[in-house]
Amino acid sequence: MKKKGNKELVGVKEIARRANVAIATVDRVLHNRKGVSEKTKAKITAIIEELNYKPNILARRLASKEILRFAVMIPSVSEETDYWDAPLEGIKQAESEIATYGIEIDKYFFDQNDRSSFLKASDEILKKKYHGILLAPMFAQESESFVRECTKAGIPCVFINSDLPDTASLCYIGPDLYHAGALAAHLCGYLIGEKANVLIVNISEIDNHRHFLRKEQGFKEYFEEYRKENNVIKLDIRDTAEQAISRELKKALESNKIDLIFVANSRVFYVAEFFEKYKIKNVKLVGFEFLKKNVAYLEQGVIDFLICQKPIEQGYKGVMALYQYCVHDIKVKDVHYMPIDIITKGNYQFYSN
Amino acid sequence: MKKKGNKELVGVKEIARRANVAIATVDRVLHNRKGVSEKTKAKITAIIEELNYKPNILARRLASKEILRFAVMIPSVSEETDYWDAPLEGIKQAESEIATYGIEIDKYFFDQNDRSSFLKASDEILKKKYHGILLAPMFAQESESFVRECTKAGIPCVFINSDLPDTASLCYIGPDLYHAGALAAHLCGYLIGEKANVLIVNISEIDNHRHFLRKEQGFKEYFEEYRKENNVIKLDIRDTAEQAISRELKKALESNKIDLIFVANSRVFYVAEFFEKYKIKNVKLVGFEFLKKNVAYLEQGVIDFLICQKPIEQGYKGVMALYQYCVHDIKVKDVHYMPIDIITKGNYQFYSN
DNA sequence: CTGAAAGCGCTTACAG
DNA sequence: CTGAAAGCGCTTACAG
Repeated sequence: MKKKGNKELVGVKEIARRANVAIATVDRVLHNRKGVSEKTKAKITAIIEELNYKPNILARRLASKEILRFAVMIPSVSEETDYWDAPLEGIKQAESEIATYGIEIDKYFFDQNDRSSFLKASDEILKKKYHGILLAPMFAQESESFVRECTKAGIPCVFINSDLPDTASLCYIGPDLYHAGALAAHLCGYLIGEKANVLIVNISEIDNHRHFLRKEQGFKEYFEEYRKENNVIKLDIRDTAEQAISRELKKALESNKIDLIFVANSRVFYVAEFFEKYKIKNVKLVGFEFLKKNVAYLEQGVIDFLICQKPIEQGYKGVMALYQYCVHDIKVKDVHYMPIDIITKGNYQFYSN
Repeated sequence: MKKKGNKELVGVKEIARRANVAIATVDRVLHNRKGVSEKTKAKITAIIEELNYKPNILARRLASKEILRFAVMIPSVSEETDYWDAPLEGIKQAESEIATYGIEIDKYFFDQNDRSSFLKASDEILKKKYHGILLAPMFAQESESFVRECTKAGIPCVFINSDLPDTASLCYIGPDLYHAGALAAHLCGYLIGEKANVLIVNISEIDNHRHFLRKEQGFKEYFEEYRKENNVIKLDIRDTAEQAISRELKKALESNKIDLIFVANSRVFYVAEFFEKYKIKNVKLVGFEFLKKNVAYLEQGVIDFLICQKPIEQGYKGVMALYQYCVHDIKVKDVHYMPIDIITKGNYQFYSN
């Protein structure tokens, strides 16, 4: 049981002593508050540097009466897909870890098929003056103008799930969409022959969200570069009703000999359901996301590969990035790409992110 | 900028007030220290329960003069393989995060080919009375008796990298070795035909560490169950000198037509070097661990798959488990299996754990 | 067995 | 523009 103590005392007290000022003045300089003459400020700053002073975060948060408030803005979990459960879980995990530091998190949910719900949430958030915002920027234009307002107000924004490259913000935590698509294509190489035909299926109720398109681009360009012999075609289904999906898939499979289907979003289970219903066995299936329904089909061997990018961790790290920035004054790196995880029948039991 | 304050005051002060005792007495009960009469102890305990009191960890660590000391005991990084760099990195990361809580970590390294170095380190650790120990239990017997001593002294032990199932301890964080081997086998299915021959190569200077054997078992049993047609044979190489490895591999490849080689530990790069030197192109290669040398051969297409289980995270989580237990009094779950990650040419750039 | 008081390293009114 | 003092929720000698 060694004791603390023999450490050099480098705290506000020592700084104040050396600068020959009161502790409160040191505090003012430390937090860049006004009401300090340039002269004393310079003197104190010099001493801080010299001593390589690091504030004690424990003491700071314990003494501070201020509550830090973050806002989280992500799609609501729909009946159709529970994908967003995962990031939310990570967010809650982070929340419980940092609650002791006097941090509170408000959650706002929008409908990813409805721009206006996104606008409504972002307006509310702007009114409330948060210390930081975690955001899935599903709608490009709206997100951009929202972040612009935040930046003006000095509020840091973190993106998860998909990026908005040219938008100034604290950081992005999520997939490199292009390479995720390219990896999917690479995996297809293990499943099909040299002359096989590949069908990209996009099931989505509204205009393609650009992040799905980016994955498709990675997928296609991989084939163009490494597997020229394969024929890749695309089918758009703008409807998530079972009948419509069945009809479209049937049509596509009848008019082409398809050896593999690739779905760039989480809705690969629709195709698997279709395979099951119509007893289609010899078409390979590759898709995204560790949803219960998807995993069930992976287990049964209907889906061959799922690609997943740690949605829980995205939520967790997103919140922690805000925490690091606001509490510890640590700027995380601009872009944090998640690993591209490959899930098969052989390892899904151990996937947990 | 909302303020704290309107919270119900549930701290030692309030407990002391209600119990009509001094704060110090509440503290004694809270920490199970002796010197409190049964009667007052019962009264205070009841109030603590009633109030659902949770101590403020910030205040506790700030006020406490005691330093918590953890010991870490893992293999040293050898020239031959830098695998253990990764767990160490995770350990250091955790260390820097929790340093502010007054926690210090001492690191002990042993030679994984030398039992006596393991014993030496464990003896030193026992003498020093740590608050917690993180351990790679490479040597089964020695580890068991070491943990027995720790348990006697009330010191929690966390295992990483490989487990010792029947040894009482705080928890295990690492791979499910059997299923890691089985996944390797599953991946081989994508690479070889139905009648192909598979060679398991074990390169190791000393008796097989049991955790490599466990992986091999998973690998073999997968083939026995799902790919009966394939012939699986095994080659032991008890030497890490290049010449010896070349000689043995050559012999094996000459006397059998081998389509795929599987290496259950991190030394798959030796086989890749051999392939490169002798221009062997049509033998597939599957192995473990994200070492620089392995990744280089993955990039070149010499190695087809690497399996990896987040060594950095194992180190990080191992330390954090001790921290959670010793500081927050949170018991983590007994066994925390890591995901089994599949690394290919298509996703290695994004692997970071 | 029990209590009063100082202190951990900060922040925060308040006074000047 | 600056300072003295109280307080955040605990722990720790010390005294009785």
